[in-house]
Amino acid sequence: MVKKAGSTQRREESLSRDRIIEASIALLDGSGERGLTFRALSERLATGPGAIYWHIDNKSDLLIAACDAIIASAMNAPSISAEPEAAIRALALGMFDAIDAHPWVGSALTRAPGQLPMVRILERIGQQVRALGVPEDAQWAAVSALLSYILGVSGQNAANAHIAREQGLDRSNFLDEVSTVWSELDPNEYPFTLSVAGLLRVHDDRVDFLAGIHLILRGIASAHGR
Amino acid sequence: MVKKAGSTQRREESLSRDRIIEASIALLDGSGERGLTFRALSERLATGPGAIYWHIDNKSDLLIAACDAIIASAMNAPSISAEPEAAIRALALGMFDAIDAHPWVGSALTRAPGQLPMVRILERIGQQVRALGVPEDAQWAAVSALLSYILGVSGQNAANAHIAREQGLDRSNFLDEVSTVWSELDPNEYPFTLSVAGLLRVHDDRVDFLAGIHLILRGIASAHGR
DNA sequence: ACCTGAACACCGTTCAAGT
DNA sequence: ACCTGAACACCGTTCAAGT
Repeated sequence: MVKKAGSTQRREESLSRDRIIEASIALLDGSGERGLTFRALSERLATGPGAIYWHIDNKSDLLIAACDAIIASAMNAPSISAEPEAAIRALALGMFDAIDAHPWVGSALTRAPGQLPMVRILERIGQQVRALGVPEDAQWAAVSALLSYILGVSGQNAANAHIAREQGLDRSNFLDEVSTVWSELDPNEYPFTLSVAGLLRVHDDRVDFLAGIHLILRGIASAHGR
Repeated sequence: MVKKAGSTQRREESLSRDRIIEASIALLDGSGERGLTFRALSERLATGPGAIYWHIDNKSDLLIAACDAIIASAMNAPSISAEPEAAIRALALGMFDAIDAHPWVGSALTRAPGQLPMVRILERIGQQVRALGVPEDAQWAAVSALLSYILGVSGQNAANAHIAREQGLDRSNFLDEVSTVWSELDPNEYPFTLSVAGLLRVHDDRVDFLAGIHLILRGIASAHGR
């Protein structure tokens, strides 16, 4: 478990990018995005804030690296299924669960377009869309629709978790509150919202998420071949 | 440029929630999310930071209110088309264009789940999904898929604009850079990403966005009736 | 009722100085 | 090469005091 040296062994490993990222994830998991500060980080690592800058460029770099660690492990789970639609569903669920466990990943992901974490997801989806037999010139549209949808849901989940934490509620209490507000809207102006206010209390995010994936896959299938 | 009085008429209106929101939008449009600070705001309004707190609760409240002003005007444009699919496309494009003009709206929206700005969008989509003849118990899935997708794209656009601004590039220079990085990825690990790297330079976000909407609408149609 | 502006408790980041 | 920690230039928010 030792990592660096200089002389011989020491109780704690010396500072390193990996150790910083690990500590960042712990902080983010423990207290959300607001929990990641250079002061908290340097305290946890028993060093000064300046030391961290020797290993990372800035806070944004740090957040992307932490995000990538989570995404990489979610995306590296080998897909059991050989059937592309099932593989896409599994992959999407893997993302959903990773973000459910680490809500801050949802917003970190959104803030790093084109960066490694997103490329990992893009690639996995892309390979399955190819396997699906989607013609080459339609692959990008299919993949980016799936990706945008996944990012959209991720961002919402992150925001829900963030607000719930801020208000000291758990997720279902928070949805209860939203549901109550919705059910008091003007029925002439907001008939649809009113009609789904009750659903908010009982719905299952994960099921809804899969339903959306299903809809997009169905659209892809109907657009090409069968 | 004088501001305050106490007696009769005055050149400028006195401070108000609306004036604060208006100034916030100007700040956000001009310098992005980082541009909205209570100091910049109070300078622009020729007052002290404390005065602003008389009219708004906190920064999050302010951001949601600014976001809502943009969304409200985008959603209040009456839809020309009576055909529900076309209306949904028009509505989605309205969102796309609003966020293109005010990129910060994309991330503000994501951070306010269940709040008024999102309810406005939800409602408009919901009414059209109903008009589409989707059975009642499938409406929520259809609407939330569309909404999540729109939010996902919005968030990405906001992030692209944010990063481009941060690096002093325009949007196409930024995409060029991403495209270059992607085209240097390992072909064994990232074959799909590599194959679409070139597309990034020439693609049209708006067209891609519509293609995604089209795919979801197609999925909805194929799932119900025809 | 509404505004002022100093003060508080934070931030991310830098940088001379140490080892 | 790597770490220290004080200092800088900011933040959002509060609150006594004013009108």
